[in-house]
Amino acid sequence: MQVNSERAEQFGNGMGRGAGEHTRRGQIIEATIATVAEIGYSKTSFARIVERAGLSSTRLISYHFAGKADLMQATLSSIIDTMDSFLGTRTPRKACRARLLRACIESEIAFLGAYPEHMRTLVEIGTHARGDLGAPILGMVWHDLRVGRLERQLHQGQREGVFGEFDVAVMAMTIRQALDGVSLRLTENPELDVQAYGQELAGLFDRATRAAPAQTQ
Amino acid sequence: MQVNSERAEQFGNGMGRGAGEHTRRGQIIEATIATVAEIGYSKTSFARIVERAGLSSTRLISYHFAGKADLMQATLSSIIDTMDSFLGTRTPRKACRARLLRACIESEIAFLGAYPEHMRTLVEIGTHARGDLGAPILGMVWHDLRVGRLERQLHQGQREGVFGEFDVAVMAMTIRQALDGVSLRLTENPELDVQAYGQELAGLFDRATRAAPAQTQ
Amino acid sequence: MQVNSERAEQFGNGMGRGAGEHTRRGQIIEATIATVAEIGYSKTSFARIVERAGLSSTRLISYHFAGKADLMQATLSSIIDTMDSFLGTRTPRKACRARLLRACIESEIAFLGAYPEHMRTLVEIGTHARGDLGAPILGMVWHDLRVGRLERQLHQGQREGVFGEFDVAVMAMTIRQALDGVSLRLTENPELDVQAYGQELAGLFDRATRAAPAQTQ
Amino acid sequence: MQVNSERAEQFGNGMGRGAGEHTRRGQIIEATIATVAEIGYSKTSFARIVERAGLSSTRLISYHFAGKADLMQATLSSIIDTMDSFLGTRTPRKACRARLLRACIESEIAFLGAYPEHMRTLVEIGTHARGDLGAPILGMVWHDLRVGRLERQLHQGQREGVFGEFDVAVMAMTIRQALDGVSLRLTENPELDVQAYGQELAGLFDRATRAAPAQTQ
DNA sequence: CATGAATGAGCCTTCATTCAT
DNA sequence: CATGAATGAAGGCTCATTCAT
Repeated sequence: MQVNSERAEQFGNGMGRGAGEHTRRGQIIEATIATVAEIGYSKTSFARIVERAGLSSTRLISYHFAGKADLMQATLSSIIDTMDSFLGTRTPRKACRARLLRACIESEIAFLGAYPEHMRTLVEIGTHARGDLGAPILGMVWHDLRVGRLERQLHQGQREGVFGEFDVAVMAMTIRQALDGVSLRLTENPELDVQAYGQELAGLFDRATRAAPAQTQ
Repeated sequence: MQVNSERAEQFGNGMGRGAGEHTRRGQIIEATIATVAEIGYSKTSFARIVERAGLSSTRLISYHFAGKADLMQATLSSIIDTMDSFLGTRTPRKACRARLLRACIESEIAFLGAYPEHMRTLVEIGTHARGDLGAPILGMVWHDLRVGRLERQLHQGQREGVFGEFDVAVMAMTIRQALDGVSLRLTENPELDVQAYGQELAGLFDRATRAAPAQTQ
Repeated sequence: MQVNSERAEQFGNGMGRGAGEHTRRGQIIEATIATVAEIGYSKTSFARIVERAGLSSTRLISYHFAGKADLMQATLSSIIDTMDSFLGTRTPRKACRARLLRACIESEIAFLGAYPEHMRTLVEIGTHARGDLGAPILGMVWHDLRVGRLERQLHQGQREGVFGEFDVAVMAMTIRQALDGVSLRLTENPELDVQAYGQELAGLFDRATRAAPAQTQ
Repeated sequence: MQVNSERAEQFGNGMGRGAGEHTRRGQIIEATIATVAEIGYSKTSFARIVERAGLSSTRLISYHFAGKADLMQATLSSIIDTMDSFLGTRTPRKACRARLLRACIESEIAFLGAYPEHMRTLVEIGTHARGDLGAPILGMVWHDLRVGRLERQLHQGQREGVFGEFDVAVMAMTIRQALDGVSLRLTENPELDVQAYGQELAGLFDRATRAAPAQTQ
């Protein structure tokens, strides 16, 4: 094989393919997710990944991936695939807009509960590798991937009048950061009740987005 | 000299001493802040710092600091000192509690505007070096340093009835993350109007903390 | 197949077979010539050759050739075949000896003009791979292949009295190096007028080989 | 120290400093010369050099030199320094121009006899590293360094009428290649009588540069 | 005739640190 | 207070080659 990247873009995404299957690639990606989640991006080396995956040598990684950047890209793609198919199942049938934000937050929290390592790794890679990898993942830009959806949703809600006045970009970023914060908290304390945390967050942003009758300024 | 962390803990804080003075230590710490802010924690090495500071060899760093961890600790301390003295000037004279949150957010945003590198480095080190450094900084725990104050303030406000019902820990973490998010945004776009961003955030959390009359659930 | 050098020695030469045919072997050899000509012997790897030839994996090379040495041997053979058949066409019908040297130089220059890559690769491989490959190519020794003919021709000329007194080995080596020098120059400057260069060289060695009436010493 | 290059340019040339002194740098450069001369540029690695020099680890090289390219540059510079000072001693006191070419050839041959490894390494590095290192060595361009002097000398001779008509560039390149050829020959056969070879070459180019009365064409 | 998968050895480089003065 | 010199460990990557189908 000797390298991939093209191959990854050709078949790797859009469908479920990625880390899930029992390919070598998949095995390596899974080990990468676990490793990054545990020791962080910068301490993650081929050697550490190989250890965890029980492979013979680091050469196996550079055989299947064009390099570290390529491995991380593929890992990112795999995580996003997993996340998309997870969220796809739970997306509510066009509920009233007002509840959509709550649903959005809660489903992402649910993903976090189900795949805490994926979430942590997603943030780790995204945080560190930007600039090296450049922004584009799957043709989408990192920032757009993370806050773009939220922004569009909020904007739509404002136009429909279910939300009050606020800066969409700021609100979206704040939600994004809040969600990432849960991942951080969960790492510190694996016993954390993410369910409850999610509902609390939902309430918080429910109030923050609602049109306030009066405002102390 | 063969200084190390002891010395840092002995004299380094409480007073203004740190990066500010024209000591070698201060010079190194300043270069560290600038370097971490620019290229991130994990790419920051003694070599890079030495380059920026125009020092002769990395030996100078290991002479003044016990090691990388010690350097980062000292840098963190220096940043926090700077931050404390900056915020100390702007802390309002016991205004009514309701406005305190807004003041708190806006003053931190003001610091971010004045010292964007410090803020970015603070987050970078805190994010990456935990575990290596362990939590304690200046005898205080990292988490407590960053969200503890907020928690206490929110709790007090709730008891005084100026805030509604919400989970203090969640709210504090959300505010913390929102604030860090500004730093991230500012890094991506140095033209960002942090002032406006701060006011938007203040409004957002004003609404989120207020006692809501009814709630769509 | 598991072909190797035996096969190459069996069929590879004497007949036109080599890189010219539309075999896999030929395709690989052509790519090798182009690659070596462009990036030099030492930077040429199976990977680079495969890239240029558009093959699926390096396995194809090690399938058709016993190893790197074998590939280079075969490439050398192919180049020499091409060269021989090219020169065969242009060799003058036993002209007077005096003009033979000039003809020899000019025809080799003509080959260089027609196949610059072949020439460059010939020199590259010959220069770098000696020792690895050992001297023998096609049963002939590298040195003999390159300067032997010249030596024999010069020697013959001396016996016939058309040349003056000089050390045949030195003169032959000098001509050889001069010819290789054209290849070098051509690489640096593809616009070079090799025709003119060749005539200049012919004149130069005409004078150098002629019996000098008097000599300033 | 941690890197050099600047340092090398500052002190390294112009004076005798280089490989000669008993510095670590000098020791490494000497080992590099010997290694390249023996196994060729492309097989020369830090490991091989370290072996020969009896150093503790390859780290010593990357401590004293910025990288492989830098090491090779410094080695080149050192060789050229040695060569310059050697030739400086033997350059004749403005003899008649006609003998200058002979003197030039013979003195370079003498250098080759005295420092065969230096010569071989000079050519090896020059041949392989061009493009990587770029042309400039000591502010001079590789090509100019090697054939420029010859060209200027030949040109001057022509103007003074001691030489006949010929293309200066072609003649200079041919001499250069002839000289390099001696190095090649010497490598193959260390017993070679370079003195005699040199005189033969001198005679050869004496005839080639002299104004020929008539020319068989 | 061809291919995918795997592999051990080697490369140069960077890292934080220690030994002496 | 400072510096030059040295160093072992580890990093990512490329190389030619072999195994099995």
